[in-house]
Amino acid sequence: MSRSRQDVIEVAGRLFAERGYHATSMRALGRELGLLGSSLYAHIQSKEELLVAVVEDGARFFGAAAAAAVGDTPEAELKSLVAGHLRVIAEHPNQARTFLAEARSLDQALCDRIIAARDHYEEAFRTVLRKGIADGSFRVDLDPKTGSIFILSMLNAVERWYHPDGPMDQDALAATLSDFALRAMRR
Amino acid sequence: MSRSRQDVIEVAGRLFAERGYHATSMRALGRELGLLGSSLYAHIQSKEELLVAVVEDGARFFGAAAAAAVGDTPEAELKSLVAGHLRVIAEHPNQARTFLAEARSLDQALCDRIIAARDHYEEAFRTVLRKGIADGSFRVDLDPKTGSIFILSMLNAVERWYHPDGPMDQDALAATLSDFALRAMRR
DNA sequence: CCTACCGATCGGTAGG
DNA sequence: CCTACCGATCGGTAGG
Repeated sequence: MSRSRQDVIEVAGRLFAERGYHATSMRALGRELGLLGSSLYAHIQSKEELLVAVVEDGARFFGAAAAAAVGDTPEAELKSLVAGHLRVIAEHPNQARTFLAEARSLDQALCDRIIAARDHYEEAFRTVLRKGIADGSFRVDLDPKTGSIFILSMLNAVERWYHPDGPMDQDALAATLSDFALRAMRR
Repeated sequence: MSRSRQDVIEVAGRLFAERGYHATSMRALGRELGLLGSSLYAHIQSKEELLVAVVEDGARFFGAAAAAAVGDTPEAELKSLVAGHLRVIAEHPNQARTFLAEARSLDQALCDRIIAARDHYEEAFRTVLRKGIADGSFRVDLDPKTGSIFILSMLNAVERWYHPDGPMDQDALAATLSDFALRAMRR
């Protein structure tokens, strides 16, 4: 049963998300794929390369979600951003979680790039808050930077408590969270 | 320069918070204290015992903060809970961060106890939200469980972005965050 | 992708 | 608290 590089990255993402990067050994990763730890090096050059691949997948998914967000009004656009974020978490939980939690396990230069990617993503939220302040729909006395951090804090925590098979489906969560944020932002 | 058990736990908390439990070796911890890794075992029995001690400190600090929160109204009590949480983060950042982030590095039984402690803390937030719903100050259409998760998500993320020497001091952050939460909760 | 390793490092111990 | 270790495991390599 031959494995592709993509298979390796996929399973690595799952283990990094479940146990963390440092707690995942190459032998454990190999076992999960039905091969030896040393055999993984036919597909990759180093363990860190795996983390980079998973984290960059996460960065791409969030980046694409931000770029795809649309709305006629700042309120609608913020709702779209929130829904997009939750979709990434639902569809790519391992990459999302690793992107959000394991950057510090990368060396300085790579870690900086991830932080830059997260900042770029956060900028989409800041921008929509700024638009809402400018057009009078959002209040003036909360700066967009702080507001976007609050909203992203709630979004980023979702993967730690939310179970899609619970009482709230994904759309209901998106609506509840957007509503919470919008009530706090409206003037 | 002799070191006490408390010194060891203190510095371990700092390294666990900075690098994570698995990324902290006993030799690195010893170096930080001016001794060899093996010498640490004069003060402790195992590495995991250190994590338990740090995490339990965190649990105690948050538990005490919840117990100390007071307020004439649900609004005031929620503000007090928020301020207390931020005080714990400010005064005991390493224990707070390790308590919030490194529970999964503990074995099952200990991890369960930490999750129970976190749930007990969260219960203080659920209770005040329930009181506010009961007395008509908070809205009925957001259940206390979800509301408390949203508020705690914002609080728990604080240590990842907030710098007390920045433009917002601790009281300003408490006021801003409480205000955000209360606007979202009021009916 | 396996066999057979490598040096480094891990948490931890015995004895002083 | 150090010296001198232990077995286990780590990420990784050479050669097939």
